[in-house]
Amino acid sequence: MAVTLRDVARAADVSVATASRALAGSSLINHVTQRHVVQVAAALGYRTNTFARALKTKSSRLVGLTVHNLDNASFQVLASVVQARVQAAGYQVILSISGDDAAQEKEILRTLVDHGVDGLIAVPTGANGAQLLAMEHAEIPVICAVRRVEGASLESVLAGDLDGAYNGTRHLLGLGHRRIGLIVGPGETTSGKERLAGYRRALQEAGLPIDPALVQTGRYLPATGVAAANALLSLPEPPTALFVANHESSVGVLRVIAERGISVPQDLSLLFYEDSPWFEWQRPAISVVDSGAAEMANLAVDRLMQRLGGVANSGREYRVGSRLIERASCLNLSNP
Amino acid sequence: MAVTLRDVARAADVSVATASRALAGSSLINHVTQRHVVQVAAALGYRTNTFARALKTKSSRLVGLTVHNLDNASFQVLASVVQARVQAAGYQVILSISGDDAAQEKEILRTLVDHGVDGLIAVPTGANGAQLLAMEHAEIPVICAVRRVEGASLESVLAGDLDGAYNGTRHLLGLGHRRIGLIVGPGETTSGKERLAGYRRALQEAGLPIDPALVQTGRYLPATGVAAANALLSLPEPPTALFVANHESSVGVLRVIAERGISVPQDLSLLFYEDSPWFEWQRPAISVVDSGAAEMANLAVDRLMQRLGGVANSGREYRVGSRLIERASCLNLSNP
DNA sequence: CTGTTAGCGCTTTCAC
DNA sequence: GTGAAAGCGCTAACAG
Repeated sequence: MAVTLRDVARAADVSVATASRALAGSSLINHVTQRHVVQVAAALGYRTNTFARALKTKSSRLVGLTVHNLDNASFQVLASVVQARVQAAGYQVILSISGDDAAQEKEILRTLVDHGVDGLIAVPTGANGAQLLAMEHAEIPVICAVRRVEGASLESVLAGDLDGAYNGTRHLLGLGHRRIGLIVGPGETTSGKERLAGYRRALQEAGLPIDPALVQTGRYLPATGVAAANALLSLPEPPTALFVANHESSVGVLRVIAERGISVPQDLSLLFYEDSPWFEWQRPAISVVDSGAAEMANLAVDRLMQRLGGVANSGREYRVGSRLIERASCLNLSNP
Repeated sequence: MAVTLRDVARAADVSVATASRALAGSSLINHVTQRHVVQVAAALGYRTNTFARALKTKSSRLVGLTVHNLDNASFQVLASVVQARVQAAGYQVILSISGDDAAQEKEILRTLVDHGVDGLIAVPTGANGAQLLAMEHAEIPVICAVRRVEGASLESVLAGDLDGAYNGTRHLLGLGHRRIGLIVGPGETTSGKERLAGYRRALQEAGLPIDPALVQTGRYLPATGVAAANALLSLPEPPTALFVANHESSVGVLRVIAERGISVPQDLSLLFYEDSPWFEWQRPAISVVDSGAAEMANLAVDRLMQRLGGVANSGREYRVGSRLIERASCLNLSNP
């Protein structure tokens, strides 16, 4: 059997309570006693029993993290960053993958609560707002990341998608492009909606008409990129630039371009969304609107730690600004 | 406060002990009572308190998972598969990222034990064998995945790297290639060592000399691919095929090829190692030796579940055979 | 500042 | 079959 607090107390010749206080770093304790107990505990190799503590305090030092998958670069970054930061703060993360499925998410949340997570960082499906709110009610802070839950007053850390798409489009516009193809996610998703809106706004501000044929909407899949790029490039008057604001479809777009023997940026300019190591290493290196996954992750952890420290739910939405990273895939039409 | 076993017992008009037995599905209990209790519990929305249970039983229904990072495709797959399977079996996974750092791993293992994980699937750094063995001693089954710990009798699920590299090289040989460049990981790593051995064996069996200039060793990084590919392609008599058995360096190789304007497979054949969605979508689609990350993950979970079910440590090493996936990046020199 | 004490909610002997 | 009761190891009043 492992060494318990009792053993430490006995060895240090104090009561269990004192030992507990010493180890917890309570303020009401003699410094000398404290040092002594800590020393004895270390010598004995004492490790506090997390179950007993949790049973008493209702705090597990566990933090839940749910993401849709680990294929998406942003979610990978989110998982890595959250794991590292949370661990550094003395917590552990329970990772769950929802598959963007509401039913699975429901079950996951339930289990996470069973395991007494102290807090949760979630990329929500959007369908389980009530349950998430119930967690908040049960004093378990919830921070939404990347996606938000409509109508629930949960703290959310989101990307600046509207501005990102707006700035990306303006970049292309500034380079002299007038026909800009957009490949974007479904209109039901926040990011799909916002990125489309950003694109439109930039075009409208430039006094350009919005040609519906230039906008391709589709699921977050490589195949979407294939279909969309083919459709766009087969247009009677094809675009001079493609703004691929649907990250998962990027790889499909790349394939179509290779298959058609199109050279970038001479024949076609390319601007992607959400950076990935692959984009930088591609030749030509691909310019992107970086949505700041690492920054979102960090901010989400910051918020969670605040909340864990007793700060009340602000119900507020935080936005991490996107950033344009110019590489070599966009041609300047103005001064060739 | 949540509803406890006591509440259920009271509502069902039985003792706490009976309620516990009913919910645990104990054999010595009246079927009728059992059904009744289960019903009442469900009606009350009872959820068993995992801390109290764990305090009593020493079992947390938590499984630890440590990987080096989440950038590597194999580790992503490992994490996804383990998470899904373990969850389906009624456990949760605590994810930890070691950064392939021995000190960090040490701390992680300690914390995982503190949290009372029932088992562990680890991609070990190789340096903490004693600690891992201590976990086994403490009845916590440990399954090593992808990497092994030298000299520790831990169950390990590994890739068939020697055979994989051997078969990959033979494939190229069969296509008529005689000068095959190899880009591989450091000789200190098991996979680096084994893949090199497989390459050599295939060459030797074919009665071909091993030209040291054709073998490029380096760390698992994109930059390795850049340096190695440049070195190989600048040779007076450059190779006709590149076998990139250092996954992380693949992207660097791709870049060099694009920069040099080399066309694949006409000018150069390409064979990569460890599949990634990117390889399939690349044009030409890249042939790979797939090391079977998903299969390793599944096997590791299978083994862990067995062990959790009481099966003793076999101390055995399991190998998942690699598989050659032919796509379009290797030219047949024999009948052009 | 320190010790005594009462549980947290559950499982599990041990009687009946 | 079922119930009573004894803790698992810890924290947090409450006294002193």
